[in-house]
Amino acid sequence: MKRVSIKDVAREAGVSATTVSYVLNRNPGETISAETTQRVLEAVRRLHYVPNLNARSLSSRRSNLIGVLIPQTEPGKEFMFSNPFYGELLSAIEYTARKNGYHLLLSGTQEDQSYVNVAQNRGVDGIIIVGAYPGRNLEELRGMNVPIVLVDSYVKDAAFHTIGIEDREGARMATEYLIARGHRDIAFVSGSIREHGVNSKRYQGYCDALAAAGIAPDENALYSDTVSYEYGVAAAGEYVRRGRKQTAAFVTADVLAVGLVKGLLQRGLRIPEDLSVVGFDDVYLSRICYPSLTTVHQDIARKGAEAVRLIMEAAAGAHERMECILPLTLVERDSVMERRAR
Amino acid sequence: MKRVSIKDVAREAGVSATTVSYVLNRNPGETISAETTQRVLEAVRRLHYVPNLNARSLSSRRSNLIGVLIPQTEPGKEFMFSNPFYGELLSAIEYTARKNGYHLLLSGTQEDQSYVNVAQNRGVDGIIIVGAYPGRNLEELRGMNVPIVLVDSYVKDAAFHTIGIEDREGARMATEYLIARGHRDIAFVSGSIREHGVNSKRYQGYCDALAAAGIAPDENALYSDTVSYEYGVAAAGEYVRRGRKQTAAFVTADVLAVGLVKGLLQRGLRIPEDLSVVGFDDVYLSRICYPSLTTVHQDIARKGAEAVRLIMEAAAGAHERMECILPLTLVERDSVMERRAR
DNA sequence: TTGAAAGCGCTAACAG
DNA sequence: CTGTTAGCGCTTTCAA
Repeated sequence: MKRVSIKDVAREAGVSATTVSYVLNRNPGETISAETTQRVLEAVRRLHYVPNLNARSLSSRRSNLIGVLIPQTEPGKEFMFSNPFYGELLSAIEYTARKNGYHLLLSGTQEDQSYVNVAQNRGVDGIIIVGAYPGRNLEELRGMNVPIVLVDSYVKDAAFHTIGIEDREGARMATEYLIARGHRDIAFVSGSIREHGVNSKRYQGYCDALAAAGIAPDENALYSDTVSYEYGVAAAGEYVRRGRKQTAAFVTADVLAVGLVKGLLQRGLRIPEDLSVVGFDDVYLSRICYPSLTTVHQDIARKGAEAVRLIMEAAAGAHERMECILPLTLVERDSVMERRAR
Repeated sequence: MKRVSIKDVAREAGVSATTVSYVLNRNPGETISAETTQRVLEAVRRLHYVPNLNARSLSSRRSNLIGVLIPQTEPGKEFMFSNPFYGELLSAIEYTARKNGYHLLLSGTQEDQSYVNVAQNRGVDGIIIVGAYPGRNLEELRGMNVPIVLVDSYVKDAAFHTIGIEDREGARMATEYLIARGHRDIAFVSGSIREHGVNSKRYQGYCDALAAAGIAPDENALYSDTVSYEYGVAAAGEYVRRGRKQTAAFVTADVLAVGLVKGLLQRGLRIPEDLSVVGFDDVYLSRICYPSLTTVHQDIARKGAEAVRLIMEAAAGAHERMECILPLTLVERDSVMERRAR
């Protein structure tokens, strides 16, 4: 079964391959007679012709492909979706891309793996990278001449467009919310706090709120390891071990928060009676879990859509660096309560 | 900034492009002198040469690309990840593919959209389709000469390899488990029950177990709509409205089960005291939720890995139809209890 | 052991 | 309005 090519269509329609190409791509300015168009379209249909996008990409230097890189958060961990946030984001990206005629080339990446190849290899029109830290890999990308969008990264580099959220402000908001409800000992639970990472911003926001209320940050209220349900559970143990000094916790990811809650529940504590918890992301999960999570909401669907939009705009010629910061809101659910004596 | 091509490398190394290609692909049988190999490799490094896989695919008819299609479960719903199962599966597929030198072309699909184009377009080496129903779209695929793996589909067609689980048996197991704990009025909660769909198999398994225990299936114990958290919540309302006749429920997806539990909790009922619940899939979520879900476990990571393996084997020449049925086990957690009078 | 030449399927000037 | 001519970057006979 031979694949039917543009030539076959041309022959069938009695025109040249070029004409077929023109009809199919309909560039503004080019003008093909209605009658020829008709004939070509019919031939296409009759032959079930489907253009080979690889070939097109080869000669036209555009592939309608967007590369999406989701870094392996945990080295050694196989799965990128230990945090549902990635799934939801990817979902949004895919949807928007498809609606705009793009396909997605998906790849996880180990930390040690070059980002470039994946992309260069296939001649993608743009790359969306989620949660990148500065480093050698990003350095390599700098030289490439495809638009690159960094999602949730504080790498400031003229070579990259970015899209993020008001991390610091969101964290401040959450912490302030807790303070307003009478809490003064507030835990900060997060993944690793790396420079230029979102967590360090969120930690700042947390400190901002404490400072505004005249509360000194307490080393002992810090719980930081990896963003995972498991660590959440572990943090619960740690919390108990450290003597349960805090009456509330600001947790920088919903998965983590859910783990924490679960760990506490397993130890016979009650939420929010024994510990008020505010999460971050407003992932699907935070509505699902019990008790449902009061959390900092971000518009994940929009984030994905904007990422794709940025790529498209950049590909269309806009060449100044673009930055897009999405707002955050706090959604109240069932995991926080007014502080009272214990 | 011009992309460096194989010719540049050839020039740099003082050999022909052919030789470079040989060195890079190292086909068994071909033999290039160690010295030349050395020179070429060095040139590659110096020039940061990255092969263009599109071009390679064009001339060699293999792309190292696997297309993954995840159907839009709900028409109109944008996101494919309303069920975390898809995310986990995709994750497993991506990981295995990457380890074997393949990239993933990801696409959601509306029901009305042709599956073929997406794939044909890019000359993928194989296609993995999750949860396909028989229909026109599959018909179209039949003609293609790339290996196709259907995941969780009961379409029996010599043209497709399949990978699935013992749906009927799993459902029987779950229901039997409930019966063994004294339950006789057992609800069946699922997405739409379509012919040749997994849910119809699971319904059969459910009936098998009832029959074995001499229990007549009850129309009134059937809750069926869409696989989503939301419908789970809705089903809880419906359950109450219908008079809470059942003391247990077998739910064909964990997300659904979690929704059901949540809906019940919101209405002041207790799990498992008021209703025992068994889920299906053993998605991450089922450990996370409260109470954690007793559920039918399937090895999602393995499922993804097998799907990729099937593609690779088929691409390597194995041409008889392959089928892979994965076993199921029941994991006991906290959502089921012995029946007692109410 | 290596290279020349043809061609994969398509698009992009440039003519006509 | 349409066709001719060159490639895009790579692999693949076939010769040398």
